[in-house]
Formats: sequence, structure tokens, C-alpha cells
Amino acid sequence: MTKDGTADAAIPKGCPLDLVMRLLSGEWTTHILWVLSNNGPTRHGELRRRVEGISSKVLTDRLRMLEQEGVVFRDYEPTVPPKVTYGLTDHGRELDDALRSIHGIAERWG
Amino acid sequence: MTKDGTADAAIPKGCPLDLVMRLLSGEWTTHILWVLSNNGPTRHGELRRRVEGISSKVLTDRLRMLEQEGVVFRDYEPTVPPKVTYGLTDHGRELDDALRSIHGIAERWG
DNA sequence: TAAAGTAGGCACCGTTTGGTAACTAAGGAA
DNA sequence: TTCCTTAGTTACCAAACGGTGCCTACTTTA
Repeated sequence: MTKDGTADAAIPKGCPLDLVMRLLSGEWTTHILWVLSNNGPTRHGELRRRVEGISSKVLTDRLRMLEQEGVVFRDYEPTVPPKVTYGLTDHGRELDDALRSIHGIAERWG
Repeated sequence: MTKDGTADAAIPKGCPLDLVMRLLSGEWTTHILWVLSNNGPTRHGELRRRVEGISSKVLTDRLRMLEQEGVVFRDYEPTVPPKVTYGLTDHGRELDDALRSIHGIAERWG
């Protein structure tokens, strides 16, 4: 307990919603999913061009997070130069549907 | 254009989804909505007790954001001491439904 | 008489975040 | 020969974020 009267509980939670929200809450993340959904599997370079304004660093970072949560797959072909393609998994498509429904709701709000 | 090859477009967007995600992306925000949804209209103090670990500052901050977007209402009774009650608006309940659906999806993922 | 609760506001401070630039190695084009 | 492309990685830096403690002014409770 702090002087504030606040309980200083660590937030273990493990709440499923919390996990997804943390995944989505970073800058650019929903934009990336949006492009992958509209464009289908896309290579790193094109993805960077389509998500206008994102840097290579952040793009890679977000893709790694999304991959780790099983929302996006990564296909690596060890050619020279390498060809890496990213796309939505089944989970990713489910999540995208949910985001589209939120989009619709917010759109109706004006 | 940066040295990176990145387009340095400002992100005007005004995308409805983006707006909602920015609203929800802060720490504690979904937790607050969750409690308001389960508990009904709640005063500041009790809200702080139910959202275990949140500080008064951040709680007020989040409530102001949610109020500004019309997701939460604020009822101020100028008694002494004042009584301030927060609750979900119609928009808030819509948003909560969407979050519950995401919760359901994520829960099924294991 | 002293403590606690009411709903915050304000200042300070460390951590996290995101942006920028520079670099990799090998192939293809001007 | 120099530039561009592939898919990143790394270092550096400024800004944003969130946590903590202290303050108010009045009422109720111990």
C-alpha cells in the first residue's frame, strides 16, 4: 500500500483481453494488420512502402510481436537476397474481423 | 523522404479505428471500462479501489480521455464533499461489447 | 482531538517508446 | 564504378508515459 491509499498490487492478470490490447497498443500495429488484411501476404519492403511513414526498425519490431502471438506468420526464403513474406494467420484474420467491427462502430459515432 | 527510404508522411489519417485504439491503448484503460461495465456507475474512490494498483492521477487522466470521446459520462454533484460518479454511455457499452468479443476470441486461443 | 474520506491538481523522476541514421553482404542496373 | 535493392540490426536521442508523494477544504467518524 502506498501513501496514496492505492493498493500496490503487481498486475499479474494474464487477462486475455489485456494481452491482446498490449499487442495492439503500439504505434502502427493496427495499420500493419489492416494492410496485411487488404493486401494479403506481403514482403517487408512493400509493407514498409504501404504503411506510409513507418521505419524499418519499428516495422520489424511490430512484426516480431505479432508473429510471437501467432497473429502473423513469417515466411523466410534463404535466397540471395532473402525473400521474407508476412501474412495473417487464422488468429490474425479473427482479430482483424474484430478490429473491423470496432472500426464500424466508431465510424457510426461520427 | 528520409535516408531510410521511408516516406515521412505525417499520419493525418483521422481513421476511426485509429482514434479508438489511441483511446484504449493507455495502461489501465480497458480495465476501467471493464469495471464500469460490471459494476455500473461508480464513484472515483470506489473505482480506484476496484482497479487494483491504479493511481489517482492516472485514473483521473483516463476518465477524462474516455469522457472526452463520449465513452464515459461524468456526473458531478457539488455537495461537500463533492460526489462524482462515472459510468458507461451508449457508446461506452458498444465499445465494451466489442472488447468482450475480443476477450472471447483471445480466450479461445488459449 | 486526530484520522480518514471526498475528488482531484501539481511537481518530480525514471522508464519506455518511437524516430533517425549508419551499417551489413551480395546481386543487378545505369 | 557507383547506386539501389534485399531484410534487417545497432546506437543514439528526444519526447511521452506512468508512478510517487504532497497539497487542498470540508465532513464524518473514532
